[in-house]
Amino acid sequence: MSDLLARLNPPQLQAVTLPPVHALILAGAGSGKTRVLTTRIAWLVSTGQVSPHGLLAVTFTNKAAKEMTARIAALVPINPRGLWIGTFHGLCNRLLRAHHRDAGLPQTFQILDSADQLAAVKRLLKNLGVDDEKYPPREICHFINGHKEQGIRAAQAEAYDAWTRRRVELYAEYEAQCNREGVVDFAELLLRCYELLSRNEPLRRHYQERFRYILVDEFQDTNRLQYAWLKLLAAGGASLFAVGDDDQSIYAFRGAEVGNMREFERDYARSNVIRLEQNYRSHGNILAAANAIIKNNRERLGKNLWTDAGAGEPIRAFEAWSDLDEARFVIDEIRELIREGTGAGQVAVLYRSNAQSRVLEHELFSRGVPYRVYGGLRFFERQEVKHALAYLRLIANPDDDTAFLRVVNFPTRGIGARTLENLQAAAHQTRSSLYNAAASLSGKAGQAVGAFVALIEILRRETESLPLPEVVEHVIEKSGLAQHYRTEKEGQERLENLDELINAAASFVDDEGAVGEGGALVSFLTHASLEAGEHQAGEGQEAVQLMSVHAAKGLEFDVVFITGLEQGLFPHENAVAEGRDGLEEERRLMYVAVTRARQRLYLSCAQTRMLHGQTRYCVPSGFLEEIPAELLLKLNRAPATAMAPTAPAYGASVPAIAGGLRIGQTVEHSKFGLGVIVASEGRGADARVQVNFGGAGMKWLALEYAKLTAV
DNA sequence: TGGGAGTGCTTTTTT
DNA sequence: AGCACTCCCA
Repeated sequence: MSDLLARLNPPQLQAVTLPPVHALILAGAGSGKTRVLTTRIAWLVSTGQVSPHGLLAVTFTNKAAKEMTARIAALVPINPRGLWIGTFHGLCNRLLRAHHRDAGLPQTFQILDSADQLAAVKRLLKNLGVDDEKYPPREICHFINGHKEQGIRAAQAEAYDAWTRRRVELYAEYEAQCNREGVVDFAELLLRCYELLSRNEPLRRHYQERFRYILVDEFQDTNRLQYAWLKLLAAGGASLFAVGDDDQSIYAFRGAEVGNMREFERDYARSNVIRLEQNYRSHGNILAAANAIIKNNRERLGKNLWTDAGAGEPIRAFEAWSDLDEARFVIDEIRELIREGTGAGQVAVLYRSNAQSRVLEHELFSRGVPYRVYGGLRFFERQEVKHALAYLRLIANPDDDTAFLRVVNFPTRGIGARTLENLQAAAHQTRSSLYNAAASLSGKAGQAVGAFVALIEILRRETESLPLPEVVEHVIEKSGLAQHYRTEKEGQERLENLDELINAAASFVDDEGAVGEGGALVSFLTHASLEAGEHQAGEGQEAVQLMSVHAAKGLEFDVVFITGLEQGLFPHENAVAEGRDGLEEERRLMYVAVTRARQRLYLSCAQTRMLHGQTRYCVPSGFLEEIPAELLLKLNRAPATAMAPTAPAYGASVPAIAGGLRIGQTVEHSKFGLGVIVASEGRGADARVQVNFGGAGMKWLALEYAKLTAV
């Protein structure tokens, strides 16, 4: 036990050994956040203050949940299976499966991922004959999810204009459709679980009394509903222990509310706020740069990282002529580093947007440096995998219309759009699922659909008593999917992925062992929806790691390159156009990027860059100027100095348009608000500029008439 | 039914 | 530029 606490610093020790109170742990980057969480759990259990049964630990990603479980298991001899450690969605799913009747759900309810949800909304709009120009499916999804995340049902949604009234109606129709089909989207998992607990007093009391200690990781990423869910569970006197870093809040765009931290501090943890400010990751110069950047943000709880590791190397800054030149520089440096003995896996190249990876990949590939890119399509999102899962979903729940439509004619069975329209009309009339309505269809088309339904029935019967991996294999084969891909010329890789799906089922059975409510198949389908596959980088891969800054959160590398540090790109122009909050989120993103580096940090920008098929002239990011010059080592290559002997200031080569404006400049317009100049044509009085106003869109404006003020 | 041409969009992303 | 999506024709 003393071992457990031996290597903690004073604030860490204080946090770990807090009595059962509410507490907010402000954990800076690299300050041992996970360590504090896991050690606290281990300490609580090993000192007998709580049984593992009485703990609830919540994370955002499956990876974090797994890591936490593994680390706790290494600290105390308990069976990690008995611990309630998981993601918000995973835990809500668990509660809803256990109490599906009280929650008004079929035991085998299926989970829609974002793509499934979009498909479901598209289908709904089509069935209702809604104009999808005026009501774009994506926007409707966003509207629905936004309301659910605020805890608002269609019946309570406010609407002050016709457009929104219609959207609320569509939200209500969507709710009805999901209920009819027995499916639940991601936001619904949380909202349904919240409602279950708040309406069902005995159940709520049961869980409130059971969970004495509730611990939350990455608290800055919680949305309103998640926070409400936590408060509800903790309302019976449990201790709520929230760990987070407001400076690393980079997910406001998808509903995270940093304000939850301030609110939590005010309402719960006023006297128990602990700051973890000692950083064990980065050298001093890197931290100094990070601190200098983040201190420009106004909305902060306040925190200053320090280290006793020494200043380390200066931060290397490079201004390239073009994106290609930048890529060459990065790869030259990487080759040199590898030659000197740095492992390729210890080098990360970060960028603001995934499109930037292309040039870098090309250069890495042509110079034979091993690399791995994160951020592509994930395993369970591949079309062939989704098709196979759709067959499995129909076996588990025939009312799942999304799954039905996905594979009713794949592989092709001569069931055309016309037939499906008739089928949907029939289903709509009888308010039943497509599967049930299939019997009512007559004629040749009816036969084809009938054959499909018969196929599903046969598959269900044949797989009834098979172990899960064999179920998957059988379905892939007998559905015709395997045959279809065998004849397709690009099908080899898809076949391999289908084999991989069988393997995934096998290892799922091995890992999970215990079969949840509703049987192995339902558990596996849930797993597939909730855990779309490896997206974040793993340890120990001997390849240079390429990823967006967002994807790098939580990771660390010896050497980090932050590329594309240009106005309009990083900070991104859309964010800048949103105003101060947008810019502050970009700055937090920059802070996250910088704090990924242990020993060496490179910052680079390019003067020209291909973007959307056009060459753009770029101004270096304002974030570069926020770093004290004495921390920087400017690496300009020979041609640069030769052509500009007086050491050019950043951005000197970007042509000025007129009136001190240049591309990348943030401007304000009386009607459109804030925007960023992205292109120009003409000179002097004739000059026109293209400005991205974010929400107000992209506009061409004549400088002579438009009143633009440089900001 | 499937492919080819035309159109429009394009930040970040977990569950 | 590159990709996803739609539409139309053979």
